Amino acid sequence: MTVSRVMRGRGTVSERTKTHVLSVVEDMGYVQNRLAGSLSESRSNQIGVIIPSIVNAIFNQVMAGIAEELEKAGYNPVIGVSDYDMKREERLVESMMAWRPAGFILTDFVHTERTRNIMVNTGIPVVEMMETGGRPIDMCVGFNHAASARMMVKHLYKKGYRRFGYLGWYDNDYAAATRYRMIKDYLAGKGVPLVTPDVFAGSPDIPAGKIALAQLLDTNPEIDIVIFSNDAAATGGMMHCLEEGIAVPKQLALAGFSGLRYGQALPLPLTTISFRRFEIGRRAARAVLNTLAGQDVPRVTDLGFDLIAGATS
Amino acid sequence: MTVSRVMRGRGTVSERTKTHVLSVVEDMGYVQNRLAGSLSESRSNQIGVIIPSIVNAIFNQVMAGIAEELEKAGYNPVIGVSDYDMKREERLVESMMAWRPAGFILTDFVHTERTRNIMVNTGIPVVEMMETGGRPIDMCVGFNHAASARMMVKHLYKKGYRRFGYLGWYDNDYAAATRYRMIKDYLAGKGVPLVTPDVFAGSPDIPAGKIALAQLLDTNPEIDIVIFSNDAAATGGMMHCLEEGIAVPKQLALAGFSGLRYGQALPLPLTTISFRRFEIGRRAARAVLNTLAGQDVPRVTDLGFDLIAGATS
DNA sequence: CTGTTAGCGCCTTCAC
DNA sequence: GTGAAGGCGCTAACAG
Repeated sequence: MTVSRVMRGRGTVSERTKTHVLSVVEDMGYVQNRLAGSLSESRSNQIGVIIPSIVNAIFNQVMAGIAEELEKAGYNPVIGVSDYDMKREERLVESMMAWRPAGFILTDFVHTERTRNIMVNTGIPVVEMMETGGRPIDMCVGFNHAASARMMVKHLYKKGYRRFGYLGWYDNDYAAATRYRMIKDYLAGKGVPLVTPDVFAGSPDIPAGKIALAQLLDTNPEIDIVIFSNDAAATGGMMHCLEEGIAVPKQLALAGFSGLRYGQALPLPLTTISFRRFEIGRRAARAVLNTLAGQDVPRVTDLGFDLIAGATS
Repeated sequence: MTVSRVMRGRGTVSERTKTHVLSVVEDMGYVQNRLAGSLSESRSNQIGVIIPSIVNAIFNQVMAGIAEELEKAGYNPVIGVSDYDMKREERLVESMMAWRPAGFILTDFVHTERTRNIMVNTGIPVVEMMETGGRPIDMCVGFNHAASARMMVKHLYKKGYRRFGYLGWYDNDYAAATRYRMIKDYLAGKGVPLVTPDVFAGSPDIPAGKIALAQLLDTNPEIDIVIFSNDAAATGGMMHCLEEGIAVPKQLALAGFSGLRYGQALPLPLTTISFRRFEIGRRAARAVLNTLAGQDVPRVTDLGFDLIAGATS
């Protein structure tokens, strides 16, 4: 019991015993057993975090924000990767729940019924991050994807583009699907056609974008602007143009989404939507922590986005 | 006890009680408490994994390999990010140890004395991944960095390049530092100069590579080949050349390291060293799992590397 | 096939 | 300022 008090810096222990305890601890390489501690206190310092992809630069940066903020408060993230699969997410949530995390951070609003039930029943703080255009289980932090897509397509329409192509990877990426729908509807309202190949599987990375653009132009040479569902794919598109000598934006304009740094390091800075990836992570973490600390946290935290006009359109 | 048996599928329970238990479990949304389980069994199904960076694409892919393999065996990775800081790694190791993981996966061979002690004393399986050119605490999986750097510089030297530049980010990245040293020594042996600015801080990403190359050429216009410490930075270098109209490889040749897919999607495929990132993760995980299963695992697993000749040199 | 006992290592509570 | 008792939820081992 005295050791426990020393290790946690709680309660009163004489200076003499304290130093003695610490020296013995050092000598024998004793490390507290948090399994027993958490079991006894019936609470842990772990926060479950579920992201859809680990290879995606966006979620890396969001994760970095989460990790930083949790660490400051003495909490640890336990990370699960759902691969954009609701069923997989459910399994992850279940297995994480067995470790009695103090809170949860999920991505987007789309979950299985069971996942939702678990979250509601356990009553621990839950943040759904990235999207704000929906009803959160508990809290959400992010920005409005539909509004961002609308701003982009409106911007491009006003610049005079009328032959749109869209290259999207949003098989189970609901936020991306939302953005696509917004763009499609906006253009439909203007009577402007939008050429979209079937949704792509796999990761929307640079090589994928390069190949996809080549194929799209092969069958639809009339297109004068292509919107990609993210910056990585758009960068791949740019590579295709550089390789084939296609003049950007004169002959073909390009637009991405997410505002990654490397999109701005292209020979022409990419037209894109930028949002506060790192800050979303930090705020999501803080929302959980503040709730645990008994503070009132707003259900919705909208961090907004910016249109980067770029030079590729 | 009967419930425990049903939940774990161990021991013998009648079909009748089994279905009954399961239905009640479903009804009340019961989730096992692994804290208590692991405490009781005094072993857990968690494997501590420490990587130096989460934003780096290489470690993403290594992590993906680890996660895949662990999951198949019913184990979970608990991830810590050291930021290339030994002291931070030590703190992560300590706090992870408190959760009594069944095994550990670290990166590279450079750790604090205390980290090493903890690993040795607890006696759980430990894999150091990425590098094989050294003495592992327990086991290691990866490839020989020095040999890979030697192959690259030899290849470039034989192609006739004689005015070398090197742009490296290896502040605390010991594997990268090893590669740099190899290159420097090789060229020194040939009496060929190597221009290297001070080591850069920050991430070796695409924008960083672009800026660094611009600066290097500014002060050293005579250089005809630049080796970057990774593909991301080399890609940034390529961006600079595209933007400035520098003819690659005629006027300036470029080489990277790691063999990322997007380096091969550039207008000219990048000259680089490729290694089995995903496989390193899988094998590291399997080394831990096999050791836990009581099998004999070789101390060193060398997965090799390949020189990709590319078109940028 | 099912139940009982004891204990994993810690922390809360209460004595001293 | 320190220690003893009891319990967190589970499982190994044994009893029936």
